Amino acid sequence: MSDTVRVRFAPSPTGHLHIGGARTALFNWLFARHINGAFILRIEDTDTSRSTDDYIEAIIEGMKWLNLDWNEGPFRQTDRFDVYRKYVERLLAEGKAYRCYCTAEELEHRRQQALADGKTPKYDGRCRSITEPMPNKSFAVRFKMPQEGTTVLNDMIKGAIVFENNLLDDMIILRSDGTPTYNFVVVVDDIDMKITHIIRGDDHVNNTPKQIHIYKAFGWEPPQFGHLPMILGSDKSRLSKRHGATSVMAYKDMGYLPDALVNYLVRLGWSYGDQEIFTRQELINYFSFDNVGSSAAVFNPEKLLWLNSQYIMNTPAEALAEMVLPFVVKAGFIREGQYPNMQWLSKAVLTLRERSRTLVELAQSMKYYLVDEVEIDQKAGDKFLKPEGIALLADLKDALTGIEDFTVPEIMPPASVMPRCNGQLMASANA
RNA sequence: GCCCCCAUCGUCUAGAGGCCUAGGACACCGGCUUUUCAAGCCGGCGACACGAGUUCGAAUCUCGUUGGGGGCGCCA
Repeated sequence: MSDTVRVRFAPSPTGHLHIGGARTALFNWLFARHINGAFILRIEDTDTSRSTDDYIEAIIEGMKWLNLDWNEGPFRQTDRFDVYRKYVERLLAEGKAYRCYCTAEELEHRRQQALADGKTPKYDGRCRSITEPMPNKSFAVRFKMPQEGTTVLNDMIKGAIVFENNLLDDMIILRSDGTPTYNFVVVVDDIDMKITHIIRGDDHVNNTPKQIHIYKAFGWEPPQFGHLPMILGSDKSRLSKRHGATSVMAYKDMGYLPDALVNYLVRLGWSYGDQEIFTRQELINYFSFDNVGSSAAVFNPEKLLWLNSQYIMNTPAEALAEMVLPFVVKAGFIREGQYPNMQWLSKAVLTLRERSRTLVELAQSMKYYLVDEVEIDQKAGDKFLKPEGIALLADLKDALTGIEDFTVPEIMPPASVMPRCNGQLMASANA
């Protein structure tokens, strides 16, 4: 393993693993696997009021389903509060941070006021001048941001981005309840875990200069940054439930294969010439940030559906039979525990696989193999179930009764002696 | 309001100054094949946001405009 490259995926457990997060995780994972580095999973749960253990489980479940394995972790930031506190103390002692006695209400009021006045909301630094701790008063700790000069972010994807330091806020690094905030812990952890490349969403670009100053305050060398463009909904607004399912596991339930989702996601922002379908190994071999674009992408469920159908068609029937089984059970066509012979099921799958775009569709189409009563498609029935067609079917039934090994070679002889057109017969049989 | 980012078919994208009368994929529309449905094959529709530069030459470089996105929390 390379001892140089270490990347991480750091979701906050305030929701399920969603499409955007999954793509961020995927790019980190691909980069690590490509270069033989380490991929670390870290749970950013410093917002104790919104984080839940259930969501941590859900995120891990999503990662596992997508087959994105990690080398270290999952680490939880709530396990590391004492570490962060030490670093806060250090900044306080060195005069690089200060206690702020403004209340959350005051701050919120000022912020709204500034927004209403059309001004940039920014902390005015009024507590900077308080040098002696005020006893019996609760406080938050703020970081003293430099107010002059510029900060340059050399982004792996976006190139050089320059920020004016006087626009940077003295951000809170420790809340009045004693818990640290994101922009602070992310830096401490990334240093602590020796992260070399931070690959994350575009929405973090504006946080980066602030974080760079924290690195500098501690005398640490900032890692490389790469900011991935966002994934948008069909109306080009931020992807949300309005645009359909956003949770990764919802796609599992809808009968998508994890490899198909991965393949779809990777092509949102990354490309390799004209190639559309990749094996995992190809993805790992080919992946590079040189081929990552910098503009946002619209999530297109139709293309994902097409990719899924391609994956289903190319999955061996035996494997597909295993995959579809839970969906068949869920549809109620077979009972749990009363599983059919898997070899037989594979044969059934083989006949249906190329007309199914999802496992749900596949399971649905297997109904007539598994359930006694038969529903006839209206259109096909009208077309073929005419008296002569029915007569043919009756003949066929007689011919077929008694055949034990129901395979193509066994069926064809009796079927082909049927007078007139075979095609109509087959069509009738299908209907 | 301020800051940052982005800009090729409806969508995902190829394109690193001449290989571009702009290529591929999804979707859509035709045809072939299959007497169903699919799959497959062939074809069609369809884009360099706009305006100035730089250059012999620009989708590609620069600036501006417009449009879109993101950020401005004791959220992450």
